[in-house]
Amino acid sequence: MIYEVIVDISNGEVDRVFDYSSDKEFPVGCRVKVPFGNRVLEGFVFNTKETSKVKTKEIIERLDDFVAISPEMLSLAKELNKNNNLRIVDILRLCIPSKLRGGKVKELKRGFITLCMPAEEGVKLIRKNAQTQLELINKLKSGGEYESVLNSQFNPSSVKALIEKGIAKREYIKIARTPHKGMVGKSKEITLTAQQKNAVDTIMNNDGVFLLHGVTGSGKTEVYMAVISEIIKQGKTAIMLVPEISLTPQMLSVFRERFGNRVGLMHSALSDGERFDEWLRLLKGEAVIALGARSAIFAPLQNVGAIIIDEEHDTSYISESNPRYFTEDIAKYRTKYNNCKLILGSATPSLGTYQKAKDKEYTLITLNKRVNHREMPDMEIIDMRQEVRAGNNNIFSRKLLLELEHTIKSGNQVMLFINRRGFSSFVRCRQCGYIPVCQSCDISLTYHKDDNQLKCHYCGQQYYMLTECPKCHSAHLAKGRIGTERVVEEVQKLFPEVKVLRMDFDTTSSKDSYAEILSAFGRKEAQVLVGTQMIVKGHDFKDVTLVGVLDADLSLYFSDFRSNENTYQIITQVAGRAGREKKAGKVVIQTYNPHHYVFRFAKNYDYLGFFDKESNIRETTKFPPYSKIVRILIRSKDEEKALIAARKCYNLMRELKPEQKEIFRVKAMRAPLKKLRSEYRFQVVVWIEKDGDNEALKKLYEIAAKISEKNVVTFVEINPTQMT
DNA sequence: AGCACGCCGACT
DNA sequence: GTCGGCGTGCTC
Repeated sequence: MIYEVIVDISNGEVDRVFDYSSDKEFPVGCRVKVPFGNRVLEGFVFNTKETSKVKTKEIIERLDDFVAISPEMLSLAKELNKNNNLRIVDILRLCIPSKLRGGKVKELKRGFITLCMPAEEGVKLIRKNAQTQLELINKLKSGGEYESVLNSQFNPSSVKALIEKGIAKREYIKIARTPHKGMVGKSKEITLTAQQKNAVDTIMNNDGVFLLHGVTGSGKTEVYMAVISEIIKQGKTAIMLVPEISLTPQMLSVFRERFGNRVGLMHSALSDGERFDEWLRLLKGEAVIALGARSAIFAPLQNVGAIIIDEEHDTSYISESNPRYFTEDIAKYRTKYNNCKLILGSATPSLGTYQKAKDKEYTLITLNKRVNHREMPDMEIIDMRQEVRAGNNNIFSRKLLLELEHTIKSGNQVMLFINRRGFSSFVRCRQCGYIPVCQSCDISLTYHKDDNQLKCHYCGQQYYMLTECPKCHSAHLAKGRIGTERVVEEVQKLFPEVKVLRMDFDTTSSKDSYAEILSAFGRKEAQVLVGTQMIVKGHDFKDVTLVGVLDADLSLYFSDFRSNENTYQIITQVAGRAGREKKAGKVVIQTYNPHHYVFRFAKNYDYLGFFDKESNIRETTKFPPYSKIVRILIRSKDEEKALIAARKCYNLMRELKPEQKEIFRVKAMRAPLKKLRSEYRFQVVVWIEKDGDNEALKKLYEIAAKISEKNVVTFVEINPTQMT
């Protein structure tokens, strides 16, 4: 028998099947060891056939006693390779835990390390400066520990050193660990509200894609769990996706309490060993619910009955690094393959999703009542231009200051949110709030310091830097932004006795410090939490009664066609942090642009109003979802080469235009970051009609591949989020 | 991705 | 004379 094998090397040149022979039987999808050139590699059996046109080598051996990749995921890999230009092997790698690769795990056995002599004896045998080994011995004094745990807490080489010196020994124990197993409890059935029950019925009695549009606090999670409950009663499985940041211990415990060990966790915070165990439980059907972030869409489940994507609009569902995929696309593929249900849930759905619901492509289910009957917190929009005019140059408006004082005195907690993201800077008139935008795209212009110009990142149009505001003729043009440190300082100055916590990318370099800061705030160790984007999601603090957004309009000015949409989502989400349980909340939004429709609709929690307005604008300006924007990035250390390639690419795209009618606009320019890591960068941006099939896109990939040559790299991106 | 083959500069 | 630089070409 001839086996077509994908070798485990991520390189475009070898991302295809290689023929191997064997007289043994290997199931399609299993992992094998094969000779390749003069080395031995791991690979995936992709297909079988009778004969081969080339001379073949023999498969050495089979690697696991299970089949790692299901036929479903094999065909998904094929599909993504064909349509999205992704490498087959990159997709297959996403389907298995990393621990499996490199022959690290061959059996379901865990190495268990124990000391084989008294600790004092052992200490004598190690070098004096071997600090890690000393700590290891001390740790092991109180009993053995799994090798994987020790490896992650200390380091693998120190563990190995102890074994080699004969101080400790390794035994293999056959056991699968369940993370958070303490949380397994009795399944509490909660009585659903009429709206929730109706939502569950609609989902269970229909097929296809559902949009569950539910306001914050409307109990979407209960609906998800009720649906999953029904699905597993039918003997099927379910995939539950949440944004990376919402996968908190609270979230896990809710699912564990309800479904016990039928939940398999797929989460980046798990150790490699834990991840492998959970994966295997899902593969073997011991766990039937995969709960996790983005990558859990690749869960090794069969007979999937429902896929749920919570907070559907969240950007963490779009992968930013190498295999760049859209989780929703993969969810749709699996939904179709399994003929099951796909539920998209959000309080602020993305425009494209809501449009599809309006067009009856998705079934729309609305939850507009909050479970606790509490009103959404009162939101107040503060005009910061008025503050400037009134002589208040403080970062806090007079109103926010008043509310701060009031809240701090009452002993409740405050969250101050700085709406900062990315590095691009824009220009704003301090007097009237005017922001320069591109004449043809209506996107905020980005200020480029090096040539003192304003540029549009979508069409490349350049403008002279303004010397005065064209509206009010003030020369008060600001390019600056405020940072978290400034805010903390300011609060400290005003309320010296109050404890303040700060959370941003600087303070949360490690994964743990993020959770640490939040839990400290939860324990009320500080009364004020100042932070960026990351304080917005998921966490409920029952004593937070005031939320202040300091620079609400900032996110409006990112050079991104989604900036209005993102701002609406952020405002709505931040507002949801105030007054969660018994206490009423207050939200103060500070902006230089108080009459912008985003704030008008957000203030009234009027998603539909916002949707109509925003989608109208997208339609007239032809931005997604009313088109598809494809960006081809061309980079090279040789500026001349990059420029020539970019020109060639541009010309080929222009030539393609008459033949591919769905292409309606082609632009070429330097990339916003024109030089990065000593490479010169150019980009060609192509607009494609939204109804266009994949034909044009395929042609673009072909051209991009053709352009790339020695020392010139091309990279294609669809609807890029932040262009750099 | 690796690793071998292959053609030009400074060394025991 | 050779050891070794890393350019390019192949892997069933």
